Amino acid sequence: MQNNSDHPLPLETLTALCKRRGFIFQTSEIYGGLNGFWDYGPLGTALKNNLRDAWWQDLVRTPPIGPDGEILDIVGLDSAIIQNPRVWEASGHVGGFNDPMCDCRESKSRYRADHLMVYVPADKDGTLFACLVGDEARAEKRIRKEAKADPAAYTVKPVTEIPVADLPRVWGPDAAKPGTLTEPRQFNLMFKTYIGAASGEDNLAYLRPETAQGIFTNYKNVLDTMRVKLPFGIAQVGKSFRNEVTPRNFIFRSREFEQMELEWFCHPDESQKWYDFWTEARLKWWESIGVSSANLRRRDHDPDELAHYSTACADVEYRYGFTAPDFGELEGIAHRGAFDLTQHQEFSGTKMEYFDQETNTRVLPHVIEPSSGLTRGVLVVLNEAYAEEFVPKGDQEGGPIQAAPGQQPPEGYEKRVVMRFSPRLAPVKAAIFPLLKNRPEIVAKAKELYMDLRTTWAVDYDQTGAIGRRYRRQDEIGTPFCITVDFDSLENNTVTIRERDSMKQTTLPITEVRAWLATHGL
RNA sequence: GCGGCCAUAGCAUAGUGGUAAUGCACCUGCCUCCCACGCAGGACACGCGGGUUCAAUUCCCGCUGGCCGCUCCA
Repeated sequence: MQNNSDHPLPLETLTALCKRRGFIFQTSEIYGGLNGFWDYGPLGTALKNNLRDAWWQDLVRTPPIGPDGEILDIVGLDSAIIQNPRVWEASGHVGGFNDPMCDCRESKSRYRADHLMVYVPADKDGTLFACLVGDEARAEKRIRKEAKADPAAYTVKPVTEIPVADLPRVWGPDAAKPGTLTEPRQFNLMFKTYIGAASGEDNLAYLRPETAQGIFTNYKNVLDTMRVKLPFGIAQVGKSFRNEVTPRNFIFRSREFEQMELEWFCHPDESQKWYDFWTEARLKWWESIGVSSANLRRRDHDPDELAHYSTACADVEYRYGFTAPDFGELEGIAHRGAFDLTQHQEFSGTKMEYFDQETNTRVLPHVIEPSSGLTRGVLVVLNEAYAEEFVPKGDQEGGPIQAAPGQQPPEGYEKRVVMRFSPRLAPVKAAIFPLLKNRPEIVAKAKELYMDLRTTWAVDYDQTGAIGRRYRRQDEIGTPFCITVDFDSLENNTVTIRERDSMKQTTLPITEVRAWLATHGL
């Protein structure tokens, strides 16, 4: 593959193609856009839907066989984006993740306000000295040196209790002079909204920051209605919203994104087994849809980077063009233990225990959560598919030669841009061309084939321009097959199928086109 | 949220204090028996708002958006 550590694909190349060919646009572009939000065009929508459907097919309808050869039971769900705000109190999203932060204009450091203590002098005009919790010695040393005063004469308060008017007199921990700290700011990562016509704290609600909680809150409903037995899974695909501080890197970190999440409920004694199983299975799945293993890896989280809810977590990482030679997150497989069910049991008062009728025991299931970004997946699939090649010009013999992005072709060759989507994910599965548009019989026959194939597959019809130009257009949107109706079609009822990657052509009877496509991944 | 750089057609670029050019792509017609490069024609742009000026796409300020670095990323 060319999208490797030696030749990472520049993001601008990909975003330009996405815009040029109708995959992804900046949202509300005619109004100047909006940072962190993206719109999916006709082809991007098709690609995203195909990826979503592949996930659903492979996880809900035909999940992998379990570690002991058993058939897994996974059901689907689609919960509301706006839920009772208590859900987010229970999940920990309201309380724990909106720490006020303070910036230092001079040192460019950022501090959690609750970690920043301030020494306040008795003197109303004196300098206030700030320090990090645990680093008081440094502040006291500075007080003796700069203010020539006894630190014991100062009162110590968190920065959040310092009046804004006094901030100019506060000397930051890493600054060379006072007055460089900004006012503590809330970084609330959940979008707020208000239910009903009147807005006020009483009807405050949040846009969900993850789809997972909708699964936990419906866990009892599923248990009571679906005759599922432990272990089992609930899967959901949907939009989530996070007010990211810095949306960056195209659709990689956006404020509105789409998740594909599975919550796997299992007996606590078996949770490690299932954690290992799902971590393996998910890595394999990304390979199965055409992501090269060289650009994928598993990374286990260090204990100190684990989120509040998880006891273990592994990421499936991909080598994006903008992270290369490093990797970035694509999917996280978290061992959430009993955290969520415990929280919701406590906050809602609803019993979340599972009653095992075979052993007559009650248990609070543990949860393994493979959570992947659908929109990140789209970025991975785009990045992985993009290729530039050198193709011999004119009548010269030879197939395409792999090239690096941006490289100029040698004499006698021209550049070809091709998106090598797997047929399963390709937005357009096949394009049907009449060889010439000024021959009504050929055009009629091509249209007839198009009308037939479109009842089964997403296919294009194109009669504009030279045939070579039409091939290249389809190459750039990743259509795996082009089917051309020519003069032989009129004589022998045959067509020519041209394959995107090899550019090779096969002639076969029209009656066999469907079977041919079916054996080539469609 | 901070700092630096940047913003011209669908994409990539050029250029100017007196409203703009090129390549590719796109549309129409003709030509054409399989890989973008046959002919003729055509449509499409100076991110938004203020200021300076007789006149601003150009200079200044603000905003929005983009890239890079820092920060953040439950």
